[in-house]
This record gives sequence, structure tokens and C-alpha cells, in this order.
Amino acid sequence: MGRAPCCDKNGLKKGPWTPEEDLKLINYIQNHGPGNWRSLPKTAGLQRCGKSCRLRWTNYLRPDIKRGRFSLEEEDTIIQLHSIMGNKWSSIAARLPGRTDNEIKNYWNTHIRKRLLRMGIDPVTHAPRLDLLDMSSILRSVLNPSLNMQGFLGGAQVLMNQGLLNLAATLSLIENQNLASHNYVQNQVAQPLDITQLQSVAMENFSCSNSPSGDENLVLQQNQVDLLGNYNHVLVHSLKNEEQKKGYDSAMPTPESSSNQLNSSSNYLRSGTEEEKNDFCNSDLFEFDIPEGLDIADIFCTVPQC
DNA sequence: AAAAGGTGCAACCGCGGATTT
DNA sequence: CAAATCCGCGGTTGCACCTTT
Repeated sequence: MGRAPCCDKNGLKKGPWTPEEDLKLINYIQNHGPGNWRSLPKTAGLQRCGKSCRLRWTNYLRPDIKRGRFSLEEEDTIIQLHSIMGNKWSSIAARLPGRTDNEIKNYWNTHIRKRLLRMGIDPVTHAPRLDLLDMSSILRSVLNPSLNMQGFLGGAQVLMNQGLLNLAATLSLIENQNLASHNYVQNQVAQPLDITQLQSVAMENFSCSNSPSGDENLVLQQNQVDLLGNYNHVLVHSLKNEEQKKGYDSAMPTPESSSNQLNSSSNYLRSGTEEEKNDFCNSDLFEFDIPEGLDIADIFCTVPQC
């Protein structure tokens, strides 16, 4: 014995909502409040599935929804939260009052994700796209030419440790909390980030790291964390630079960017295509400043098989 | 000016955990 | 406890609008 079916799907309307339907839904919820989506359509006189009503309300009709383009602060927050939460759009939306998970998801897929790709940053891992990059040669050209990278690398397979990158991003987020909170306050939507939660996520990432174990490696990892803690600063800084160069307009990509965008949202998982390589080659990813005192040895982990 | 192709976003789909009977 | 459904989530699609050719 279970509940009655949510709705009889036969004869229910689908597709775009009309203003009349919106009005019915708004009026009903204003009088009765949201919830009980199963019975809502019938009571409200709507030929819609309850699921469709809930979606329409939560994503579009809710009075507290903030419309319009995303601010730089919101964009920063999305990038930082995505770096530790991944595609947990509802969790990210919970940190961005007035924004819905659907809106953030769309904005990520249509704007931020493509921009990251253009900059040679993997939007899934938030790490530089090493598959598109001869890192050692670039670093050699950027850093002191006397540095013997070949000797340092020792012929070993050199890979960024992804777990540490994630952890670094997390710690960076924690570090940025004051700034982020400040921004929220400025926007009158203060909702401080939960540091405890973030720290637990950080530790989870840390424990998932495929780094070598042992005290020495822990020291090395801590150094990596210290260094890579700046990773998200660099990422966000670089994004802002790009926006400033183009004249910021999140909602209106430039023709240049449009011509480099991916063809379809169904191609999200595509990686390493010629198109992306071209995007990367045209990017200015490495125009940011290398911090003083940077010890390049801390960037890498040299393990037989990361 | 028209056709073709690209973009952005609202809405739908399907899944899995939670809840109810 | 099991079955049936609710609810919310992330992924995907459809289509109107825009841009390019």
C-alpha cells in the first residue's frame, strides 16, 4: 500500500507556461503557501503536473528570485563553491540567495564553463588543462632560465595532484570567507559560509588524494597546500582580468568568445578537442604574475602513478 | 534579405533518497 | 517491512532569438 499517484499524466499540459497559468499558480500559493504539489494543480485549477508547478514556482515565480546578470562576486562564489562541491547546484544555490539551482547551472554551462575552457582550465577539476600543455617548457620559459627543470623532474612522470588541488581550492575558499561575507553584506544578502562544513569537505578531498603517504610527504603536501592555496585567487583574478579586458558583460558574450564556444550543451563531457586546444592556445592563462618566493618544486608531486 | 548555424534558457526527464501507507 | 509515491536534484532537450554567411 502506497500513496496515490502524483498525477494522472494523461491530458496534462506541458511546455511553456502562459501568463494565465502563472497567475493561477501565484494566486494559489499566495493564499495557501507552497507545498503539497500533488494536489496543488487540481485545487489551483491548473492542467499541469505537480512537478511542473513546483519547478515553475521555484525557478521562476518565487518572489525572492533575483533576476538579471550575475555579479562578479556571485561569479567568484560560484567558481569557488563549484571547485569543492562540483555540480551540486542546489548546494551552490543555497549560498547565493535569490538564485536558483537551475539558473546557476545554466549560467555555469553557458558562460563560466566555456570561459574556463577558453583559459585552459578544466571546468570539472578546476585545474589547468595539463593534457593541452607542455608544462615544463612553459615553466622553464617563465621562471629563472638557470633552473634545471629536467634535473628536477628527473624523468619521472610529473602530474599535478588533483586531490591537493581540490584541497587547495577549499582552503582558499575558507581563507576568502571574510571577503565573501563582506561581499554578501554589501549586497544585503549576508549568509556566511559554513567553515566547519568546508573544512570537512577539505579533509575529504585530502583523504581522497592519491599522494604518497608518510611524514615527509605530509610535509611536502602541506607545502603544496600553502602554495596552491593561491590557486583560486589566481583563477578568479585571471577571470576578472579577462572580463576587464573585454568590458564586463556576463550575459552577453563577445563575438570572439561566441565563436569559440562549444557547439552544444550535450557536449559537456567532450575534452581535448582541437577546438579546445585552439581556445587554450589563444588564451592568456599564464599572463598572471608568478608569486614571489614560489618554489616550483612544491607544485608537483612525483609519484610513479598518480 | 534569406538561410544556416549558434546561443541561452525555460522546462522536461529520469533517478534516488525520503516518506507514507 | 515492503510497496508505492513524493520530492528534489542533476542532466538534457527544445525552441526562440541572435549572429554569421
